[in-house]
Amino acid sequence: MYTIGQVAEMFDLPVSTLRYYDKQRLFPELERTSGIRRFGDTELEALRVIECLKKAGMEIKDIRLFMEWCAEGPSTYPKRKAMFEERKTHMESEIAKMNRALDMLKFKCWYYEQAIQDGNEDRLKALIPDDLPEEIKDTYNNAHAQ
Amino acid sequence: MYTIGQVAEMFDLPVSTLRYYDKQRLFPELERTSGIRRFGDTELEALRVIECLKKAGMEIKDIRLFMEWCAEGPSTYPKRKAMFEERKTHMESEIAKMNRALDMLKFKCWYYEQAIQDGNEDRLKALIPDDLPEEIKDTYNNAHAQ
DNA sequence: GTAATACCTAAACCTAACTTTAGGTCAAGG
DNA sequence: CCTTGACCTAAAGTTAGGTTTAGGTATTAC
Repeated sequence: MYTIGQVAEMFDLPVSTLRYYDKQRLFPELERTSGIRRFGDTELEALRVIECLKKAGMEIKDIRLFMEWCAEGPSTYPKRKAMFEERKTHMESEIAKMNRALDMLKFKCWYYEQAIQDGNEDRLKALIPDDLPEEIKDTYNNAHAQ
Repeated sequence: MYTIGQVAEMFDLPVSTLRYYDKQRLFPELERTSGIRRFGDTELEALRVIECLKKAGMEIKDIRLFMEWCAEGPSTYPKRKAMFEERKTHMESEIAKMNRALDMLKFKCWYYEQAIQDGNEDRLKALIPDDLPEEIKDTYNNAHAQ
């Protein structure tokens, strides 16, 4: 069992954030001894899940819903699974979008490298996609798809 | 040249967002005819860059800085390149984190599939990482790295 | 002529996710 | 004793990134 300060250190989070999560009922089974919060394995695992679901773009109120399902027992396994499946799909499409943005960034790095060498953007602006060197062609096409 | 409404449709953004971006000086070269905004190729490319930089986690005020550099001419090529390089690095690490979160989601999908079949989590809770089936072992390890 | 649209501005409003503040309890150290 | 530090609460404040509102202009459709 850990105190709020220890957990804050372990997860590199401010204490105030942990209190905020608790107030948002993200630790439905959190115990206290004479008013002091006692974090156990359940809460540590909850925190790992919270960090994951936040990264997956979920809001606190929806994470709370999941924590409530966990406290409700086996009857909610299908709901919980469906939620993770839905998040997985969402996340995969987010990662795909990020990779397209990354290709745009890579293209821009190449572009400004050329611009620095040329001293201007004249040649670059005249370049049509077909004329791009092989090294950057795919990156350009990915970045500009849709 | 396009009106604000046409651009809004092209990028699937509310008109109010385009006005907001303009107010934030994200289109430093935007022209107007008798008060009406006229979006040209410069602004369309700016919008593509804005969407990319936003996805890369940049704030409006930093995107504005970049747009100002663009308006300043060739002397700012190195700054612009450095900014894209820095964003590229940042984005790569973000994507890596997202992939770890995705592995956690995949693991949880598997976990609840098992829990549904078993009707409880007893076997799953007793399972130590080494006992995990091959199909999910790597995913588990990635998800729980760090 | 008047009504519906598309445009404009400034300023107020909104939301999520925290963070900060103000005030209080309790245990240990000097 | 008294002060330092870790804990507690409720409530107010903060921030980014928009969105909405209220009021106005100009053009086109009937």
